[in-house]
Amino acid sequence: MARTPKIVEDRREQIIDAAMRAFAQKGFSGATNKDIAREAGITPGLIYHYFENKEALLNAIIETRSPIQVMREIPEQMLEMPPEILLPYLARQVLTRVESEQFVQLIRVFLSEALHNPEFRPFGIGVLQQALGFLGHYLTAQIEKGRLRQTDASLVAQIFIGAMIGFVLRRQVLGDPQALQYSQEQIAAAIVETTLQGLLPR
Amino acid sequence: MARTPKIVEDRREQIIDAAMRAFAQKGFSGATNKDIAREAGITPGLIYHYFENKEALLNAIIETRSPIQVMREIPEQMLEMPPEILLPYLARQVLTRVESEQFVQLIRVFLSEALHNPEFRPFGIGVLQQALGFLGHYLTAQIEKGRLRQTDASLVAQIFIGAMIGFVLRRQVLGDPQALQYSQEQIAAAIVETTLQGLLPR
Amino acid sequence: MARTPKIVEDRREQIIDAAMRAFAQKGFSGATNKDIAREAGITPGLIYHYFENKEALLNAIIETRSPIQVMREIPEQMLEMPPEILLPYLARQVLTRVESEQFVQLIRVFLSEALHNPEFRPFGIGVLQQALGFLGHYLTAQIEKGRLRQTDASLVAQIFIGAMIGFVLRRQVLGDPQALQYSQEQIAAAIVETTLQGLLPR
Amino acid sequence: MARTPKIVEDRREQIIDAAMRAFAQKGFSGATNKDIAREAGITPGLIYHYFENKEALLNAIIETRSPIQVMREIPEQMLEMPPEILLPYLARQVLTRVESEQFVQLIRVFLSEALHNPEFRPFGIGVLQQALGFLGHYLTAQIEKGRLRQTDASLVAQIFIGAMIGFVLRRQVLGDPQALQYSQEQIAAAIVETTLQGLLPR
DNA sequence: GATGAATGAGGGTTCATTCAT
DNA sequence: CATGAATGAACCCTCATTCAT
Repeated sequence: MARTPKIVEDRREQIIDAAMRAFAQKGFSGATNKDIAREAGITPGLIYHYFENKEALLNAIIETRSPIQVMREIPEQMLEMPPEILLPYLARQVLTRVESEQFVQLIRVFLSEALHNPEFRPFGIGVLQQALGFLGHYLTAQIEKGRLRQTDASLVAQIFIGAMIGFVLRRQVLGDPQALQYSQEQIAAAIVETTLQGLLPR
Repeated sequence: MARTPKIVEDRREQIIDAAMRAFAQKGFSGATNKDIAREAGITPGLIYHYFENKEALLNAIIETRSPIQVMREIPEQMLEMPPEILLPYLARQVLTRVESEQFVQLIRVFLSEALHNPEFRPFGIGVLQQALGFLGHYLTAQIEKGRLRQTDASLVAQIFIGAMIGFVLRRQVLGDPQALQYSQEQIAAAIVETTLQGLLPR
Repeated sequence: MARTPKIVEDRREQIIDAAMRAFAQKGFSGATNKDIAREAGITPGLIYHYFENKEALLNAIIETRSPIQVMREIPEQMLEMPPEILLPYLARQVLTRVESEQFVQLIRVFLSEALHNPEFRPFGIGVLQQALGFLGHYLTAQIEKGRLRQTDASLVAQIFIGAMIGFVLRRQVLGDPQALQYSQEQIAAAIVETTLQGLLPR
Repeated sequence: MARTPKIVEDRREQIIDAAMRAFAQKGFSGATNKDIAREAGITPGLIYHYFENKEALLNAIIETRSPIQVMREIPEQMLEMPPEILLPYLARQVLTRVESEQFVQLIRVFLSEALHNPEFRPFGIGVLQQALGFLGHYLTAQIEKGRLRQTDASLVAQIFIGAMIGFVLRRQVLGDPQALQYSQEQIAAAIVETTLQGLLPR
């Protein structure tokens, strides 16, 4: 009746978004086509006009909604900036991006599937690899510049990103209040400070 | 017919274990009662003699298989030990425990459900809280002793545990080769060193 | 867009032909409107401009493609010809006609439907009746002329046509290699010879 | 409520029979699982306890209901009997068998499927081959004995069986009144007489 | 005329759950 | 206790049909 809520620019995108919401909420097998259709404001049959089946819809989500660049828009010259400046900035950037509604939905959908279907894992690995690669590269450069101690840059990058994963997981998946009490800035700052300064007194 | 079930001491436990394996592999909705029964070496109907329904079985897993103590068997006097000694030991202990087959199965089952059902989240939060509480307590004591810098012990504990979460997730859920290339010892050592020494040159 | 359909003289006919091909191949319920549309080089919606529904399309096939005359173009004077001459000629004529691609398609569509829907049967009965009537008429005349034994002309006609049905069914429906090894001429000749001479030695 | 109409000796057989009736009446794709279940007095879900899917049910029909021997129970010594005696007997035997309710159902199911699915055709070809082989064998023997003219025994067998196919098809599939007016004895007698004596006057 | 997006009814199939044995 | 046949609700998917463009 009260149809056409917003000009149907692209049904396909609309269905993908609806499916992402439905899958994020109930999981792939938990969400029914009716759920998706309701979410998209269409009838279930129409889904099959645009997608071969439910699984194709899941693939479409992973393929079209996965971030091509987790750490994009980072100007070249930033690589020259000292870690005390760049790392907090990066951490905040990434946290903001990763904790956006879209990304969190994607995490839920992805994680849920990756847990039981190895086929999807490469996507997650790839996204992490990108971030790790960039950070490792930067850290290596800074170590060479003498601005950082001689350490295994790759391992440090993994610890840095790992700490963020821990927070995001606890905040966005578990809803852990202890993790939610901090702002993204506080978390970014704490991670940077801890990894930069270390815990031992100087 | 004349089977000789390995001393059916407790059918209930046997079913729970079977369900944990099945859920870990296929997810709660993906695993059928037939799967569980096959895994347990019984017939589907029998499940309902011990559990009201499939969901009760899931609850039983979470409730009976969740670790009461993540960091148990740690003698009181350890709190006195310096972080350079205790932290690596703790990290290794936890990693070994968490990456055991049983625990990984539990993680998969729990994570999969927690993603879509807030009801389960407290269990995960609780387990983490325990670890975080213990570590925070220790760090606070060490800070007071002057063995560690003045920092927010709780935040540091979250970063420390978070880094471990990152590794475990990437290793046991994503199967990320970059994370799998290290031994538990290496990971524990790297996390401890990074957080203790910091990255900045002294 | 700028297609040049081979002079769409009659879309209706074009669709009927397409439907006949589709039904012959997949059966009435097996063939979808999309199949038919593809076969006709149009879109499914257009079918409904020419036919009320799928069933009407089936009826149109049976009604417009059924042969009005199975044994047409047979000059009156042929009735005077002796059976040794006329019967082989007739048999060849009918076989050629019946085993044409169009007719075989029609057989498949018709048979498939007649099996489950008595409504269609009269068409098949009618076509057979025509052939049987003509043949019986001829045989009766020849019997009266003393060129054939005194027998039940109608029954003999049924046996004669029946033998042909047997071959056509085995060749065109079953694809029986044993039946396919013969040429139409051989089959016609064999049927005529057997029915004319009989098997008993003279 | 008023269940257990007749002791469920073998559910599987019962379902196959129900499916055969349903498929014979409405065709494989035309008959729904509900139809089959109703016919069998069970619920649709139970079908899948005994058969993997609808197609497996169809295969089961063809495989378990196909006649192993169309012309069985024919004593060896019969091969010695003269054609005037044996052929009418055989023809009646076969007609009786083939026009039994069960066999007619099988024909309908088989024909309907064989029309659109080459996979099934070997079954029909095989059954025919058997009959043709037996008859050809017998005719050859009789020709050698000098009881029959020198002719192609195989072709004659095909004509003989073909004539019967024609009648059965017209009677049991088309319901042609002209074919139904005869008794099986009359048909058998007519076919035998025509093929034995021939039409030409002696 | 022609398109193809959209609907909705229904079909095949799965599976948690029940229960007679 | 234990089995597994049986049920029924719901799910994914297909497709004839409609209709705005």
